[in-house]
Amino acid sequence: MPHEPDRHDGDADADRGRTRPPTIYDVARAAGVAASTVSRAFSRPGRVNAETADRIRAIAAEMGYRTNYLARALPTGRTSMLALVTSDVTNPFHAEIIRGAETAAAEADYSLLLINAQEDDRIERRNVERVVPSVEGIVLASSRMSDSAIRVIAKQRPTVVLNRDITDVSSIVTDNPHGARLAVEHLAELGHRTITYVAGPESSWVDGMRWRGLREAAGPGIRMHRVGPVPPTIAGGGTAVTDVVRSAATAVVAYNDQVAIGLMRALRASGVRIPEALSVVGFDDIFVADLVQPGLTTVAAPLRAEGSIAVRTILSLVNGSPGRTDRPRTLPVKLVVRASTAPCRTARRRR
Amino acid sequence: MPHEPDRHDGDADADRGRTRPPTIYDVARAAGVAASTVSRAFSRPGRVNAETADRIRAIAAEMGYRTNYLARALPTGRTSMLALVTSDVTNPFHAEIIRGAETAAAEADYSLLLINAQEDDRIERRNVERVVPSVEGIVLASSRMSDSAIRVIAKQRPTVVLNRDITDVSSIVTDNPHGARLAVEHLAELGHRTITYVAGPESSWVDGMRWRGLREAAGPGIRMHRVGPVPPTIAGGGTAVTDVVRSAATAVVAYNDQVAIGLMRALRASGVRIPEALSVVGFDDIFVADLVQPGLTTVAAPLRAEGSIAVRTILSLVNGSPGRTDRPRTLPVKLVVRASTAPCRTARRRR
DNA sequence: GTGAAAGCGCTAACAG
DNA sequence: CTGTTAGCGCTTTCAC
Repeated sequence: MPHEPDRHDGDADADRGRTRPPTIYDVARAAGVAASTVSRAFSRPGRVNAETADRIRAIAAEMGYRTNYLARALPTGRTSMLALVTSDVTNPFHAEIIRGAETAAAEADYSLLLINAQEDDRIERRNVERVVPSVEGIVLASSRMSDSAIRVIAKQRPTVVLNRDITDVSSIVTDNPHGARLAVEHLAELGHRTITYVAGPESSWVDGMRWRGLREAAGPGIRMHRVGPVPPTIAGGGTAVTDVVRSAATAVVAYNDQVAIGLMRALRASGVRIPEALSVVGFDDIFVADLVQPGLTTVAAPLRAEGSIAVRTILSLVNGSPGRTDRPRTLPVKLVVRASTAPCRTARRRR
Repeated sequence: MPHEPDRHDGDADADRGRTRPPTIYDVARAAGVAASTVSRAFSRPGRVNAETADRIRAIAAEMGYRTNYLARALPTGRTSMLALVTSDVTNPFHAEIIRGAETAAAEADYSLLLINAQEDDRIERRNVERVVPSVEGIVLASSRMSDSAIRVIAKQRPTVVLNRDITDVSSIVTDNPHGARLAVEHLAELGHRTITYVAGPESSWVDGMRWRGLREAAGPGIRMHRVGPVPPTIAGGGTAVTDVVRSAATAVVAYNDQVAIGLMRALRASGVRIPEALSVVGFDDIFVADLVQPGLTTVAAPLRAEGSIAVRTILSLVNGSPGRTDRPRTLPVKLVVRASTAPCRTARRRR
């Protein structure tokens, strides 16, 4: 297929139905100029006579010429593409991150390639390695890869990691300790004194931050339990139901909204009323949190901002900014109170 | 940055912190063989002495050599990458399609690049054009591009279109007419005689199919109304509430699940009880349909299969299969009955 | 079975 | 301002 005999000859154009698009040489010949001039007309307008440039572009347009970004990338490294790698694009948690990243990329006239890791670090690694040469920078959102694997990537291309703290790699996180504090304070105000945390994956950096934050926020008056770990999914939340019931807590904080939602469903199926019998708090504020019945009280992370800041950071790294890797950039969170939390009954009775 | 003075010299390896990965030449020199031999050791094992090949691969691994897929793609066109373009990746409708496609791609050792069109045909086109040279095939899911724009893409790379029928382009659709019939029959059995359809975007091929299917399925005993069009989102569904109430129907079929869910929320907010006062049916069976209260009765499309079949089709096109473009491949649907539909009250009273 | 050399489409020095 | 030329990293004839 490659190495057609006559290069720059364009006659075998429609050899198999699939069109070989015109190259810069085809345009050059048609316009009677050198290939480099055509190149300049596209990438360095101003470095070429305005009229010639216009003429070239007109001819190119008419021939249906499209610059081959792949070929351009080889000598320059410029691909105008960025990669956003997520453990699972279909996870609603990533929806707003993706939107934010997408918007920021489009503003800078970059295209964002979304790479799915399928929750599998081997697939993730393979996909990332494959795409690395084609992109100018990489955003890793909830990566399953090891710190060292990520550092290898970061050596090849500007890299930003989300919701994780890795030495020598730029990172952006949400303020989990403060979020945990907000959750505990809210529950405490409602009179709850025994709170159970439903833990997410042990390997998760975020899980550690949330659990620690919760414990630190719980003053002497609050008993903090912990059940799990469970998978960070709706199904995972469902599996925690018996442990939660057994924990005899009047309030639950879940690792994230999915777990909270799964738990609420399972609880309702077991006849536990929410929020009357049990208050539930989630983390992240994914869009579904506002859709379920009752609406889920949750610690809202500025997901969209996280996505767009990540891309802007990448872009400034691409443009040679040094970037700081000493400590993660922390984004503020707030508590969104909905209907899944209510005053503690036991507390009321005591009055 | 490009054109470092000494090519194949690898000494300026750590020139700026960002590592330039070893090339095939670096490996060749280290192994004392020609570059072509290294290349063969990777892509044509068997065409090279087994021992030499092993030795080369060992050295390469030790040096941290990774084949540059971008560079390989230039002469060969082989990138081991496919693109899946969606109007909005974060739309839960695409979740299962993406999963299916992802699985099929991984099985064939391909990587899937997810491209977001941000519901904007210009952005879509720009992104697609940019990525076309880097991928071997393209799946277009709910594309916003014009038929002709899509044909242009299809001329450059094997292309499969989902949920749309375009002359000369392979396409895969779900059986909307049959789905519409199932919905109407179900409602008719429950005693409903007046049904309102909440229409999606007028430009949508799928909307046309669903509305037509509904009308054809409604026999003489059923009155079929139509309101909208509304945007195919939860918010869009909410805007239909007054029209729906005014239509005096006892049952509603929505363009898709999002519209149905948005409508149900708005109805509840207006004090209309579901399913007692109004039955609601959606289309697609996205995961949220089972999460809302009441659970949404919906026409389930085999979304996951659609994704994986699309990728397999692309792969066979890539491998030179002719592919059929005369008529779309149609996938079967079924009705999933949940709690949002119930017997018609008016009907009951009549008995 | 292996090496030498040309070229994929584009860009960037370097002359003029 | 424009043409000439070499080369990005890899593959693939074509000889040996």
